[in-house]
Amino acid sequence: MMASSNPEARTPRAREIVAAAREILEAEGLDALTMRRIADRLGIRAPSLYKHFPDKESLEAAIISDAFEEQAVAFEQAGAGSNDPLWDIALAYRRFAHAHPHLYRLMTDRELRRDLLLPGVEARAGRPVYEAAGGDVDRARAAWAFAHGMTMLELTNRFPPGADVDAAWRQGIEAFRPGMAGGGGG
Amino acid sequence: MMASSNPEARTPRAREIVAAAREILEAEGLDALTMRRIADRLGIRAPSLYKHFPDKESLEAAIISDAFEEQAVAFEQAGAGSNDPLWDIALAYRRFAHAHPHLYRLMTDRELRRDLLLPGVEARAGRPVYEAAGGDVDRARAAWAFAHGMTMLELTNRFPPGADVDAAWRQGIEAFRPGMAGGGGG
DNA sequence: CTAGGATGGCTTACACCGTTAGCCATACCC
DNA sequence: GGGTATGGCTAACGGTGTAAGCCATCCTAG
Repeated sequence: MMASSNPEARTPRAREIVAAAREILEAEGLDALTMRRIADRLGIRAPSLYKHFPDKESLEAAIISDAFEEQAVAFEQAGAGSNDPLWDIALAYRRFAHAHPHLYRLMTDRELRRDLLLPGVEARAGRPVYEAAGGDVDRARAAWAFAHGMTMLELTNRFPPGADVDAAWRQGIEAFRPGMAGGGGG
Repeated sequence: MMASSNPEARTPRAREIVAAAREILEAEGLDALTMRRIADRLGIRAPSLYKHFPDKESLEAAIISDAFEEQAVAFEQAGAGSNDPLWDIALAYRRFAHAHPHLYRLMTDRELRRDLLLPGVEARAGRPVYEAAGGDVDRARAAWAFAHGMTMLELTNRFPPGADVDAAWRQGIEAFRPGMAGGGGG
């Protein structure tokens, strides 16, 4: 059936493959995510996977698509009914990345193949951020970039050993609060 | 001689190898940066490279070390004598990444092997940012994270087609100006 | 009830990857 | 002149994603 990006439309077997792949990814990282290892976990041989996904990239895209949905849910929950949505969504963003570091890397490392994703899933994960930024797209994008940068620097171990990463997060979130700093500039 | 991280201490041949590797990287991207391709460009065979570098990671580290130095120079020049150092360094940061997108990816994708770098080179590239942030480490780190996040989102094509990326940069830089937004937070 | 097509396995194989082992020519130095 | 580094080489290993082609099972249509 050549599993689609829509998880509802996936063959049961395709679902099992995605699950196996994700388990390997989360437990052992990107390097361990090979077609042979995935097949092993299911008791089959690597070439058989190609009966379900056209290539590795599509399989990864299925994982990524699911992850975007999970992010969307987490951000929506974090923002709903919060009296400090920017803060709570940022916290949820950070938490997601730390709970699934390898998954986060998979989602953000490469160029995004939107054509392989469930349509709209990327936008859905972004909307809460947009709203928390007071409806200002540019501010929302800047805040998003801050959160992403912060996360990547954490995950790639870029801060010096004693660095107060929490304080940097606080600074950034404060800086992007609606009502601060206008548009201007050079 | 097993080329060191210090470019001064590199064998002439090691310098040629680093140069060849960097040319391939910048011209064709990370996937093209293979030991066989590097060797090809020098008219030798891949295993011969191991007479000069213990492994591929060390060769990459040499490229990364050089890149940090170039960044440091660029940031120092951008900050020196500027009456808006934060802005000018951010601009230099963005320019460097856009001038060398594959190099930038190589520098930031993986965990940093500091032990393979020329000592101090990383700190040197960071200092101008720290100073431009008014000497506040947390603010400097937040601003750095913003710049890095912004850059990665640009390079991985994450913004929607019509997005005003310049405006997002402006917003972020404004947000991190010294004298705005205090430490506080939850 | 049987023919046919889809489904989902399999083996074999290819080109590429980083890397090791071991051989050998040149060049320099005591 | 002998010994030692230097810097090439070939052959090979185990890993990668993936293509080609074979075959058993099963569902469905006639």
